[in-house]
Amino acid sequence: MSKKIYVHLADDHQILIEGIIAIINTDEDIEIRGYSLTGKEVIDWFSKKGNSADVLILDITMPLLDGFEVLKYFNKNGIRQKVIILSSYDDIKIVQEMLSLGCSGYISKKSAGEHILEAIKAVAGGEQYFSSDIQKILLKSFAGQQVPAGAAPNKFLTETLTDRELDVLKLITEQLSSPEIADKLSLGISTVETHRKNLLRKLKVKNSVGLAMYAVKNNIV
Amino acid sequence: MSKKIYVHLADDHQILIEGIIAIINTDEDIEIRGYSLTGKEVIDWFSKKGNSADVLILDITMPLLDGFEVLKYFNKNGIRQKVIILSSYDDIKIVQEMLSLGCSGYISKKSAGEHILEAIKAVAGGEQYFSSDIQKILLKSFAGQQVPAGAAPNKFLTETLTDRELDVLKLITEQLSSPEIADKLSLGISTVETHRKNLLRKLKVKNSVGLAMYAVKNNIV
DNA sequence: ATGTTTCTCCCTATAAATAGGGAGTCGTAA
DNA sequence: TTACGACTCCCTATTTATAGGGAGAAACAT
Repeated sequence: MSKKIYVHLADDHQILIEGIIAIINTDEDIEIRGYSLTGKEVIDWFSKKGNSADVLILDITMPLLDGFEVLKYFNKNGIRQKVIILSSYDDIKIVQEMLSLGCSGYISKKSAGEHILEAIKAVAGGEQYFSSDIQKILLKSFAGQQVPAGAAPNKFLTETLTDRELDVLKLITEQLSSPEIADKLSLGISTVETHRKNLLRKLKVKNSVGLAMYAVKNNIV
Repeated sequence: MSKKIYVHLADDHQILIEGIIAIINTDEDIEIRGYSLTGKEVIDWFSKKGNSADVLILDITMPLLDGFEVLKYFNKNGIRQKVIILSSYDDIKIVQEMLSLGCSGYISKKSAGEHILEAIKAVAGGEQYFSSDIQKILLKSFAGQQVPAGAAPNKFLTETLTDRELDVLKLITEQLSSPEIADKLSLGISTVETHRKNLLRKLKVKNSVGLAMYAVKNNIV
């Protein structure tokens, strides 16, 4: 009856891939069109002529390139791909960042399998889909944003990190000191310390340990 | 032909559970006997009269009680349950800790689904099973342990942390400084710094960030 | 063209962390 | 009883990190 929906899967856990394939195969309207185990594979697959999918189901944690980078790549290259994030992270910052990068859905790995099918159909039909736990988080974040009347907060995200800040943050998690980071990135020590200060402020943490914890929780490392 | 192997699954990601069920259902020799979404459910299930399984497939990251705690509970109560750890962690310290807690197998979520079936059969037959990437890690750790002839290293784990050191480590991950930790634990600052020094030495990390990363990876926080 | 962000670097100062060392108490296990 | 580990605290010294501030150059968008 309805046209088939083509799906591409991306997750570094092959067991999960196989499981989702098994779940999707129970639905006649949806068909798998390949899968990828790393972010780089995703980009390679979509770059190859003839390869396409109505919906990409994308994990965040992946080697080589993570989910963030994949979406950034799509945006940078003008690729309008419908993407559902499938993640175990329910951090509001991550969900918001993914939304700002243009994903059409976000479902938690805690969800039941049928929700994947629902999500695929909704997103393929041009709607958005969020699993119930993600919906709660989003609602809570909106509720918490009780802005004083008159203010005009037009940014959806909390402050985003710049590329350079991410470079520094990654090296911090590798236990490098500021002088060492400066050396590695060929920067002045002052510059690295400036990035550190901005990271502390943006992420609202107290010290380098807080930065590391943030990086781990948000899978930047 | 052969007797059926009964399996219980434990993972907080329902999608993964459903996927593994689908994979296992392709094998006639293996049958699922229930699943759990938290560590507490696992313990409750095995405590209930009549419930048993030849093999428990156990995730590490779970709410309420994690995989470590489940194994500790089994050991404390004299329950000899064959357990296969199914985890996305490939940290040698975690693998070793799980082994020391008596698990019979350890497979990475990166593995292919057929390896789960192999693992279940091997472990049910009294053998051990490790997926190839875990095998590599174990071999490397053994190779690194080139102990001078004559030495008698009878501990399997790397140096263990004392209670006090764990107290300090936890507070470090909460972004407290040494003076703040000293205040919270009613200790002298010197004492806290001594614990810090010993932590850095024992865990072979460079700085507080390394301590935090260790704590996260090993589920201390 | 003008504003905004990013990236770069500098200054001053204080607080904290790291790196060595030593040393005393207390309990427990050999 | 003695030895060992855990826990406590102190000393000296150097290196990093944190906390303010400012400021110029380049890229980008409105």
